[in-house]
Amino acid sequence: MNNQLLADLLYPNITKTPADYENIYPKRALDDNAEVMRIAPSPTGFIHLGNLYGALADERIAHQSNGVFFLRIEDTDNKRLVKGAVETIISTFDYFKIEFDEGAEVKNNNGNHYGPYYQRQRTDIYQAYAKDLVRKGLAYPCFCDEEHLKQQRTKQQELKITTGYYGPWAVCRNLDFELIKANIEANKSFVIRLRSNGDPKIKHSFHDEIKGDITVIENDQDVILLKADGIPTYHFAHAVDDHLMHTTIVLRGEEWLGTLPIHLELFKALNHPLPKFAHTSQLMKMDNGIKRKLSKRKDPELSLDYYRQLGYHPDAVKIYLMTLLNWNFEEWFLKNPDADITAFKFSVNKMGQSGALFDLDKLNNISKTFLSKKEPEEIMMYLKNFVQENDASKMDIYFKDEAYLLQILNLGMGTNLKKRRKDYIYASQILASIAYYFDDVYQPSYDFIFDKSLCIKIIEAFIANYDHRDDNAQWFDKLKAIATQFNIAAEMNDYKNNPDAYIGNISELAEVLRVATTGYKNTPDLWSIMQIMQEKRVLTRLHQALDTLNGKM
RNA sequence: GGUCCGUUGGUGAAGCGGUUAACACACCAGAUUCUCAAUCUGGCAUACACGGGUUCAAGCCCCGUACGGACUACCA
Repeated sequence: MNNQLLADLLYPNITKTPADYENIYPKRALDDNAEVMRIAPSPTGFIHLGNLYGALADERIAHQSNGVFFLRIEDTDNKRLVKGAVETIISTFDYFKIEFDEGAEVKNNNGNHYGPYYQRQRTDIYQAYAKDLVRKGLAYPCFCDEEHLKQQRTKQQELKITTGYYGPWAVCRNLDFELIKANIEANKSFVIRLRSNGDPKIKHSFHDEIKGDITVIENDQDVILLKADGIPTYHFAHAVDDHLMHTTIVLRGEEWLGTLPIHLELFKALNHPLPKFAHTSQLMKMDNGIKRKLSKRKDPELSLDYYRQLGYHPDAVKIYLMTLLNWNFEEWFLKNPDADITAFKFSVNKMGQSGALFDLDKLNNISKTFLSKKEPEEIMMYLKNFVQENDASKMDIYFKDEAYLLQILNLGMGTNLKKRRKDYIYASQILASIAYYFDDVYQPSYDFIFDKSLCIKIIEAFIANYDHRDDNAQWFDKLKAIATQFNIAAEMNDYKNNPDAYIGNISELAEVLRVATTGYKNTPDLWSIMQIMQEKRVLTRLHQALDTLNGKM
């Protein structure tokens, strides 16, 4: 069989050769230890935590080595293409401030020299490589239709042998040239398959940057390189693109470990030097005591939109992801609480080998600490962006008086305290926690500790004695006086020593006033809240509570 | 079914042959002359999946078992 003839028959219009492409995409001018990383999502419309997890690792490794980080869109499966998915990908990475040096839709002053970065636009390139493989006898056209393949698979399953297209099952492996020619002329649809010469009984040791030394068997599957529509499969596109784009470390999910033998054989067949491989562990979650992979359908927290909608700060999410990504990050961050995460020396070999369990509590804790370090002005801007993006109609409620908001945030964050408070987790939670300051969104649900009549008496006594000019001490003295009046312990120690002598304690009395003013049992310092609210609003609130207690509302 | 990967406390996770197995989160208790989800102090846990083996010595090496996961598509 004349392979050159076959190659020309299959792809008469492809004139460029791999050598041409080698010239078009020369080796990158980078330092020796610079790493070229890439993230290659397929535009299915769903971008998840795992994508960010990988992207963050890619970005750190590339940039801390003065390398390159690029975005490639793997749109080879036209059945799964979703409109607008690419925009979602870009905007999500943008929100989390993951910066690409080049790639799809990336603005780059130096030019995107290794594009196009959409695989559909690279069809000629793949076909040129496939043609070359055919010419070398390393690939061949296959005319088996899906029905035949399906039957074959069923048969293999019945025989309990490995399924697939290999060895004696690869019926198109040695077709007669004349037959192929006739088929082509009859417009029969075909795919291009690799002519594998591996033996799965042979095992090799392979070094994965994350997993360490692993065992891989040789591939013997005549995998499809180009599908009937001329578009490559993931495997072939990967072996061509990551070579031409000069990726130095292929970092991807561990679900690719199983197909690594195919990729290894492909790189060899194409005569492409092997990049390093790093297979990341899966993000897991605890579900009814079982550790399982996060699933798109069951776990809303897998979607990055979830964090965006609640208003988690992108940097906080990234810090959390870093703790999952590199086990020594957390300790470093504890020692360098104010350093930018880019100052951390990221290492691939310090990535976890087993599935990291996603822990929302920990994310929240990290988020609290992170936000507590911000200045109230920054928090305000952050809230502003959030409200603008998610609930623009409320802009006026929260931001019409920024000085007022700033006072609220100062108190809420405890900026005047020796140690700041860590109550704020994400934007929507902050807004909910300060809603009581704003009449338009204030919706109290009172839950008083004392019975109705006592609460009324306490609130009335407080109003009767209220003087907005009182300082904290004077204010508190008045509370004590009211307490004494109703046989409530004014001193906590007295109460503790003899609880039966009183009907309650000063803390409980304060709670009544706190609930009456804010609708909450837990708030920052009450006196300060009243100072911020101003006299008129305080009295309005107290009367509102009285009305409710008296059944007038 | 086959191939590969994994298994340290409630959770993340260090330790990679040699004292009481770090650290963090969560949790619990006490403290805090107003609460608290904040802060301080203290504590907690039947943690090295199981069974063999190698060794003076094993979470760490070897073998097997169990369990979990991934792959096994003209999907990525």
